[in-house]
Amino acid sequence: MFFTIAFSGVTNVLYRFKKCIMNKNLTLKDVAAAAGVSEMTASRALRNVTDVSPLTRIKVKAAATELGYVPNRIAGSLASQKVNLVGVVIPSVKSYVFSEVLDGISASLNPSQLRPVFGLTDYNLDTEADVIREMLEWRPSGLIIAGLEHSEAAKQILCNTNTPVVEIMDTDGDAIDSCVGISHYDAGYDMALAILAKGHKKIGFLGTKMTLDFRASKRFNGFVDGLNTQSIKLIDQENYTSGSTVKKGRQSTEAMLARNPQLDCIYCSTDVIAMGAVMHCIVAGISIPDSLAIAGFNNLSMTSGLPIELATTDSLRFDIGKAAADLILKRNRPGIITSPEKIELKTLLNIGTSI
Amino acid sequence: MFFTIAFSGVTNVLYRFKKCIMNKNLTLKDVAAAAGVSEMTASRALRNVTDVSPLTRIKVKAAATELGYVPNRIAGSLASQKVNLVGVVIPSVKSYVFSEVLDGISASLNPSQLRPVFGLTDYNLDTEADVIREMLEWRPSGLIIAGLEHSEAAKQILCNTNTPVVEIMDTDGDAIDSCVGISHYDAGYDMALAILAKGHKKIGFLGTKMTLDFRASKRFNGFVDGLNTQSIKLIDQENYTSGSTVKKGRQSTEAMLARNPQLDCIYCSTDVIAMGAVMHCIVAGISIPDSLAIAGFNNLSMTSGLPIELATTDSLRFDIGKAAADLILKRNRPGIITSPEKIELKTLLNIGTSI
DNA sequence: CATATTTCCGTTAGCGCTAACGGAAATATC
DNA sequence: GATATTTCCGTTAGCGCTAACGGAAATATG
Repeated sequence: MFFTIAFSGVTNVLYRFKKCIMNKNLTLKDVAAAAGVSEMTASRALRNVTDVSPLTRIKVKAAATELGYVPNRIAGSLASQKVNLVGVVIPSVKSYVFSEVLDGISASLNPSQLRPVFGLTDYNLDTEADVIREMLEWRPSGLIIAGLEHSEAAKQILCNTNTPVVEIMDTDGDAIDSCVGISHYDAGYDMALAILAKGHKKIGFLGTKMTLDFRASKRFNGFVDGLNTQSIKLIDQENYTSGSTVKKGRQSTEAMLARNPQLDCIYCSTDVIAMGAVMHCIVAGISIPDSLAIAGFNNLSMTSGLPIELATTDSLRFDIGKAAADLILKRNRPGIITSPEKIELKTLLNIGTSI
Repeated sequence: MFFTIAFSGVTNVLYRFKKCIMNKNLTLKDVAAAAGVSEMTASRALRNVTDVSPLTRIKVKAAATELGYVPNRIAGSLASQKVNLVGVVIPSVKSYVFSEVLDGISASLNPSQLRPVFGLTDYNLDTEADVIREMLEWRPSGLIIAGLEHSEAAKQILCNTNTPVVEIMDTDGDAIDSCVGISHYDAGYDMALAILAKGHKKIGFLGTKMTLDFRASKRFNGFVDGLNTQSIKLIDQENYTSGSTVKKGRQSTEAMLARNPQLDCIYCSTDVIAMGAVMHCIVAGISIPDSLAIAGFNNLSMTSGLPIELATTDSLRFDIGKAAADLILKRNRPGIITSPEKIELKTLLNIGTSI
């Protein structure tokens, strides 16, 4: 610990040197001793809590910085029975979908004391249950979980916990506690109507294996029902098992057109796939939307820049993240008890120039 | 707690009901009492630790599941002085770059007890210092941080901690502790040579504001030095302050070509921008690589599917994440003391069909 | 000047769990 | 059958911090 003081504020080389010295683990007791006060006073001073004179507070803080004291939140949280973490459980960070959700959550939580902690489920309900269980072991101030579908084990844990739970993305179903999202069924339905309004009739669908992605499945159902209002049936449908990539979209589009040359529109379960469809059209010299109309979902930023403006539904990911985190914050206001809320945001359909 | 038992295993509606009942917070004491053993025996049984008879273990586990007991890791970690978390500090999840790093980290940590926890810095060194500080307050088993450049405050904290630190992505510079990455300077240099080998001479550069992205800056320096081996100078250079998007790449390419119609090659600091450049060429009817060569960096999956195969450098993100996590695991093997390591992975340059 | 109030700080007692030790009972060893 | 060994479990004593209370000193109030 004395080494720490002696070496502070020097060059990289010496910094690195310090790693070799086994530092004594500094505790509040050390800071209190250095400042000549009790542990409790030191604790209050560092947490900016009341009942400390300005002078003592300065002395304690000076001692803490000089020693290089880093408070131990494990101990602090156990003593105060408060954990400033919010667990966020999402399927993946690769789908380009959840980054904006995380942004929204961060935007809401940043000004507060609460901090998000992410867990990935890889679209696997058993993994999800494990992640949820592990997160609850840390007794977080809240839990935000993507989707309404969970394993029985996960549901049981979630229902037994006192931690506020907010399920996000989707409102088509029953929530355990609170819920913020959009209706994916409606999104599919509305897109079907928009496509029909443009006069397309020979329509195909391209998406992931439905069992893996419940929300894509709901969009599909809405889409089919939408087409049905004018007695239009899907001509073709492909559900790939792999992840959604641009390449997959391009290949699948080519294959589908080979099977059904008469197709005049393809609805893709996500913009990433739609992007691949656009790529195929560029390569094959197919004009969009005259020869083939293409529609996607999510309104991903990466599609902005394409030769055409993609028809898509904005899934309001930032707003959903923000609203979910706001609910957690509301629940954590001391003394105030709030009841579960279900917030359904209204999606925006952007016709673009591709249908 | 009795309610919990009575209600377990029923429908959603009743599940939701339970949220309204204020559960007593279950502790190990409750489980021990229910199983008729001491707290210590219950603890051992649940942790699958030795010194428990098979029968007692079953009894304790049964009691725990029946009660719906969720262990309190805060208390457990404090008592055992072990925290099974690894902090991962990255700039952003929006850049499409770090998701594979996270995958690599997960792949390495998943079989172990350790779990990754992510923190975002938004390419801001002050934010980074805050995130690092907050993470260390949880006394994690390791810290993985993107980049070698940090604020003085951050460096000091990192040097004073006993937590193993692995800096990733970049090896061009001094590491605080261990380090896994690639040489971005070399990546830029090698791409310059590859471009020159293809006979391009009128070359432009397109990238983010360098002060925000140190690694892009190193690639740039390497690229300039590489061109210099044949006394070629950059014709044009644009450093935008906004984030890297496809749209930005398309707009900037158009602007750069308007300024310098004689350009025959553009090197982009990331594939996202290169993708925008490709889009502009498609729209403007510019043939790649005959009229304009385009090169990027990272080897992002989203470029696979473009009409041309983009020249790019694979930044080996998965491998970096995996190797970094492996180092943390190695450090955490009890009794074994390892010294800092610097692992420089060799990048793979993919010429593609775009230069 | 006596009393009420405020300011500031320390003491006590945990938070829920586990490391370390010790000891009784069951089993093995000769 | 006496001793050594193993198996299994409980007791004790914290981990590092903070809530809650109490009390002395400083200040305000009549």
